[in-house]
Amino acid sequence: MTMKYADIIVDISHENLDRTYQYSIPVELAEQAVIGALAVVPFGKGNRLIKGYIVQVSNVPKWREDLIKPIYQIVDDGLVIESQLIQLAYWIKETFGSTMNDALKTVIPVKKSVKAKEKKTVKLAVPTEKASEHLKLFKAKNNKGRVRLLEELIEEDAIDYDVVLHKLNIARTTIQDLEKFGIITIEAERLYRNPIQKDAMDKEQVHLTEEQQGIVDSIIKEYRKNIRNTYLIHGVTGSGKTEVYMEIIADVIKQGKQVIMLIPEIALTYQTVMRFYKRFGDRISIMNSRLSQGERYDQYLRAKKGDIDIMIGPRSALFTPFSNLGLIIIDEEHEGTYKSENPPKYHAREVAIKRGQLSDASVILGSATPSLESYKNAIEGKYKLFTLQSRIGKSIMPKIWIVDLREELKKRNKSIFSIKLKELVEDRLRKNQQIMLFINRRGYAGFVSCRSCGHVMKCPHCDISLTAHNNGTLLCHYCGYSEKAPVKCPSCGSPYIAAFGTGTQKVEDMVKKEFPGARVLRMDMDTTKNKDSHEKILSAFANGEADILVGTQMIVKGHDFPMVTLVGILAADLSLYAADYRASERTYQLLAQASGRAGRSHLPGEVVIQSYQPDHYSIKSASEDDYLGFYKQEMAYRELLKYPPAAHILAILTASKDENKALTAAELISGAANDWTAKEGISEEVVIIGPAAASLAKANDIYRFMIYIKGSDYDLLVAIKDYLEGYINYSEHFNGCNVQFDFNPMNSY
DNA sequence: AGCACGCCGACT
DNA sequence: GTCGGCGTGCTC
Repeated sequence: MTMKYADIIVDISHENLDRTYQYSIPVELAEQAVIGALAVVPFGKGNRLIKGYIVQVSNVPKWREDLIKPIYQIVDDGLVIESQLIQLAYWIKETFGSTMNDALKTVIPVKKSVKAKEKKTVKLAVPTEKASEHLKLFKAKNNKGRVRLLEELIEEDAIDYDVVLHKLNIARTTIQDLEKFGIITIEAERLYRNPIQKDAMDKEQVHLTEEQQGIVDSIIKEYRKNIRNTYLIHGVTGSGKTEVYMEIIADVIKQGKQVIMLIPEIALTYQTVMRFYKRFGDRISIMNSRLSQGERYDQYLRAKKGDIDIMIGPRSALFTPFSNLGLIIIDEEHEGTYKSENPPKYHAREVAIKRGQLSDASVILGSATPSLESYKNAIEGKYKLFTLQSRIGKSIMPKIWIVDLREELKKRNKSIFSIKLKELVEDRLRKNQQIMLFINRRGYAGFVSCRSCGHVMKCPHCDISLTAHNNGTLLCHYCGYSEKAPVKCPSCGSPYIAAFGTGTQKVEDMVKKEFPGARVLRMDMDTTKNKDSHEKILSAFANGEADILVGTQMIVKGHDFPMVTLVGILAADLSLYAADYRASERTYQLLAQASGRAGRSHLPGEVVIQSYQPDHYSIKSASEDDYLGFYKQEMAYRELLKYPPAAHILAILTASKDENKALTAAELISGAANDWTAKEGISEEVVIIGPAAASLAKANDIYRFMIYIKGSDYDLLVAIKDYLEGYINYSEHFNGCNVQFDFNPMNSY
């Protein structure tokens, strides 16, 4: 048997040591030395024994073999949280195809950032007179370093540790000695910053509806019986999912367990946060992307020490080091932000379920418009499904109008507002009620459509919208198919066929022209660049400082606006033609959410959906609030074309500054994949598509090409990825070319 | 972080 | 000589 080696990350907090060291595994420890295990190893010249975690096992020595020391022993400490997180990292690496390094970095906070933010200061520990005596003594002995430091300290009385080290050029050992003598102290500033101040903690009185209580009861009942499960709560907007979460959370933490709750960043509004604060006080911690590294690390420590019970945050909150985790909640489970965009390209939903298994925790997924993946799992019994049918309180579902824009064109109405919408807007302005106008900007990637009949140019092979290129051709970004841009519509012959897209700015101008008296607010990428502008615009609107709010997808989430009684969706089908197989699903979600904004109080709401394709099933089912109907149609489509969740897709991206390199790399990969599947006799089970230029074919002067591999067996795709990874490492054609793998991608490339 | 090594001026 | 103070470099 060959010798086995373990990569070990040592348990000393210092940036110089923030890497792995390789040790050999003695035969008698072979069984215990697995990834995540806590090992004791001899370290440094004195071979002092220190602890470290095994993060990788291999049989290749990466170092001069005679210099590799053996592991001293393995500590059996299966419950230690680091061990679990490292196992999780390994699973992420295997499942989503990344390096172990990348996986570890996402799971465990970078140690060097800790160092940078841990503000240490050096102070005198004795009165100044006493210090002066010491100073004289050191001067007499000609201890230059000590003299320099003491002189400065008598002047300043507190100096930053880094300044002492680098500006004053004092050796660490000198500082340590003086500390040992008791002349100075080193104070580490470790005050835990709580990102949000707590207000009065009056406990919110909760009244659950029968529906809500039913869900709470059955989940709690199972939990108390020590049954761990994955649940999907399908609840329409306004049905009170948050109350359900809070009740279950309260019960879980009562049992001494901790809870992680994931929220899409955009929904992390002040309103939501305050509700949780009021209920749970400061046993809660909120993570968001605006926190500094220092604040993040504080949270990490607080969680580890057991000072908090609940962590709320975006997908990275999933790795909170709770040692007694009981429950993970993912709110708005269908959101694209749960899929990581850089390696490891993991999906928080899958990782949550895995962490649940490792930590013995249940998982609750919640959404008004569940992802097809989750709903499929729920129908197949892998998740337990609960439904919340009715809105709570006095609000009722809004009345929904669908307007056929082709008819408007026939009526010579070339404005972006249909007659119906104009009528209703004027009505609301008269009544002093508020209006939201929603522009569907997603998928504005230059698809080509006919303004007369709504026909959209699609790829004959992939059924994905073709994208217009400036050289007058249309391109499919899945398979590379291309054709010339048409001058007239192939379906109805109309000359009104062109690339589509309306900006928010343009819409705002038109609104102002059409309704001169109205006060208009705009919210999009441009107006929300500043730190709190997102929140500011929303609260200005909530305070009634404007009549009409114009914006993109970002206006449809989070806030409740009781005075909004009309929602206009200007071009509902824009997102239908994104060059992406998830286009219909996204459209349904956007429409459902947008209509959910109307009539959130006692005032009845109305929604106008303007579309060139009013008969499309995702628009129809959204207007009828018929999720199941949508699901069935969309699932049939995915089955037919073998898109997830009916099958799986492995997307491979090659990127290089050299266009040729990127293309050859893509061709080589596709060739290698073909050869390998043929050799293994599995070529029937997968479809290899491409290479094709990515839809963002050239980003920052880097050329990008895509290959897609479809197959119904996920493990098979992982096997292909493993093979290709080896192939890429082995071949020199991939120097200067970056290759990334993405399983079941959420966004198109 | 912790430890050793090598360099330097000062002192038994 | 050699000892204590100081700076640097390395840890599988």
